[in-house]
Amino acid sequence: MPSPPALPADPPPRPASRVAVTVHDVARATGVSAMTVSRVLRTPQQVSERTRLAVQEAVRALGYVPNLVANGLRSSRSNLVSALVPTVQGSLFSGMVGALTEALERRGFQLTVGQIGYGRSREDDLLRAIVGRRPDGIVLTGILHSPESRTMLAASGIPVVETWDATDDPIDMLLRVSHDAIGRAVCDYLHARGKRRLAVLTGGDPRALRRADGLAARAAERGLAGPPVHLLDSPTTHRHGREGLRALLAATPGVDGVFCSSDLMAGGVLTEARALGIAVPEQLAVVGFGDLDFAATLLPSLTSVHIDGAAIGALAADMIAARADGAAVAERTVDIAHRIVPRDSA
Amino acid sequence: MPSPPALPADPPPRPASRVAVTVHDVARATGVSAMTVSRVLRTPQQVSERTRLAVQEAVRALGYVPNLVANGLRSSRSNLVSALVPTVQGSLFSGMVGALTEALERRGFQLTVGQIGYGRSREDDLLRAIVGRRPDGIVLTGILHSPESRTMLAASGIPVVETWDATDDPIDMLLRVSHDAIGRAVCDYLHARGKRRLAVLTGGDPRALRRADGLAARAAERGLAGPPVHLLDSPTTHRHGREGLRALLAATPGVDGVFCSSDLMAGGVLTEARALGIAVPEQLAVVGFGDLDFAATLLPSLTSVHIDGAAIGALAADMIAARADGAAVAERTVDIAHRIVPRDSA
DNA sequence: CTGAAAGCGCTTACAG
DNA sequence: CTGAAAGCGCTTACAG
Repeated sequence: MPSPPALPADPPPRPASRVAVTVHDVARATGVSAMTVSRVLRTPQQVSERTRLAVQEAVRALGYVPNLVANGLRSSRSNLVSALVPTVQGSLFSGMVGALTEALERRGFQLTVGQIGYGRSREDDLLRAIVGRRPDGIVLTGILHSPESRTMLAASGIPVVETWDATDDPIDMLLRVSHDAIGRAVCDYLHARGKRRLAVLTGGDPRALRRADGLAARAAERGLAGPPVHLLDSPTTHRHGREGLRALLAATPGVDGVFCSSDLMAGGVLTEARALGIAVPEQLAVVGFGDLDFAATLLPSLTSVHIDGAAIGALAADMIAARADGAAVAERTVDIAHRIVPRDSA
Repeated sequence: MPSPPALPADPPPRPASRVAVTVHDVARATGVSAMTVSRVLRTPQQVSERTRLAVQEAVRALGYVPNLVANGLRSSRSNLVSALVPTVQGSLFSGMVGALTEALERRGFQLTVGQIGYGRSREDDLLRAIVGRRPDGIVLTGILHSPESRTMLAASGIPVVETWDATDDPIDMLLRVSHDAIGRAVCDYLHARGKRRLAVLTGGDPRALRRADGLAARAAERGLAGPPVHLLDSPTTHRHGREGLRALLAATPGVDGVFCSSDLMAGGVLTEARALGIAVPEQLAVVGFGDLDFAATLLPSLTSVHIDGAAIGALAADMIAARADGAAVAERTVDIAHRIVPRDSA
């Protein structure tokens, strides 16, 4: 089946990587000083039209692209913001990343996205590499684990926004999501629909575990049996949902409501329920997390917990931009609401 | 339903962002020169143990994090690689990004991921921002449209790897994927299974359209009716699949095989077929693209086109690392194979 | 409106 | 094994 066309003849060798063009090259070509070139690029209204046009022409002719590294070193603003997410896979955070990218771009910042993974091993190294580039802001997804990382960030003086989690001791700014409250709300939601034998299928990331704990705590308050919690690897997939449901029912027959730590996994649970001939939601209610795009169009459609990632991204951009402009941020902790979107699966 | 706990009292104000610690601060604290501090950090074996320990202690005590911006300006290596993808959403490229991240990290490079969007408007600006930071390499997903961008990249002297597409005129290095060949292969695959009335549901990105063209060209060679091509927005979702199938069947009843431009959309087609009582694959064969994780566990499982994104990422990292070390890359164009993974849906 | 000088924080290249 | 000087490519701050 793999039949890519034959390799074409290699193109002619590429010219040896020439030394990049600098302000001085442009200045020399135009007969002005480097400063004037810099002004044409940054504050063109301060330069006479004649000079401006000549410089612009030389910039074009030489293909000059200003070195932002040098710029960032001299002026102490990098126009760079770094975001750290557990993983770009799974798209739970893509709404946030998209909104952040757009809001920052409008303000002249560039966003770089780093993947921190669900383990903690790379955290310190990655953070050192990021802090070393002196970004104008750092957006973290979740709370950092290592004290070293927290100290390094605090000492760097770089504005930091922690998101998607709750903590009593934020490094700097916080967009607060209470996973405990979400777990409790899901318990109440399922209880209100007559479900009494709840269970949790969850990946191992700390936020998902906190949701599981919240649900369990609330179940205990309501006098329900301690819900079984099935732990799976992160990031969770459709396969986890299928296998997880089978394992769950084998271990605990009679479960009538399950809270999944991702929509993808919840989709797998729906598929497995269909394969096993289990009626959803009558015999088994299913709740997902993330309210991703496909939740609404699955069959049955998936009840899921929605968190406004786009709002998180936009708020984080506001906070960082304000700080970069030297302004204070009045509300350094902002609560982000969640809501359960009721659909056919629960 | 939205009931986040009450706001906690704001934490004590953060210390005014102190000026960052530099080599000179460490040098002063230790009573050595800045050069010696630099050596302790980069080539510790060149420094006496006594000095080394003292400097390391000061580094720790002061929380010194070397400024990589200054480093990158002086030494002409940034240890930074930039990748551009249409979008991180949809996870088609997450295998590539993951492998790229890992392979580069092992070699001491940091990866930044930029989203170029499926439109072309941001391309030039984004590329200028990237080239301006003088990365040691740039990985592009797909072929750039604008001549300005291509000229700027070529003039920059930065190693460039174009991926996920085919072109006769690569900017520099190329990991070649032939979407035309994929479209043709899918046509042959469906034809071999007795399907004669084919159709395409596709997003508008250029590579997906090239696959549609390839399928159409092959269908014409085989004397099949010109397959209807239904065009949808990119990135395509589960919803697109459901709505697209309905529209397709309304416009062209009797279609017996459909090639979708993404697995997510193909999943939607499977769902809609179930809702409409259409037997898959007997009445309608469905082929996806990407062979994402969930393709194997859908019900019926999804036949899909697999491209080894992890191999693309690893190869791109090899090529860029070689160039950064001043080595030549012998094979500047490498073909990336595709294969159709046969499952129950077709 | 324009420019000469200095410096951002490092490391290269040289000298000892 | 260690350091003084110079410079990477810009822009700030000053002067005219």
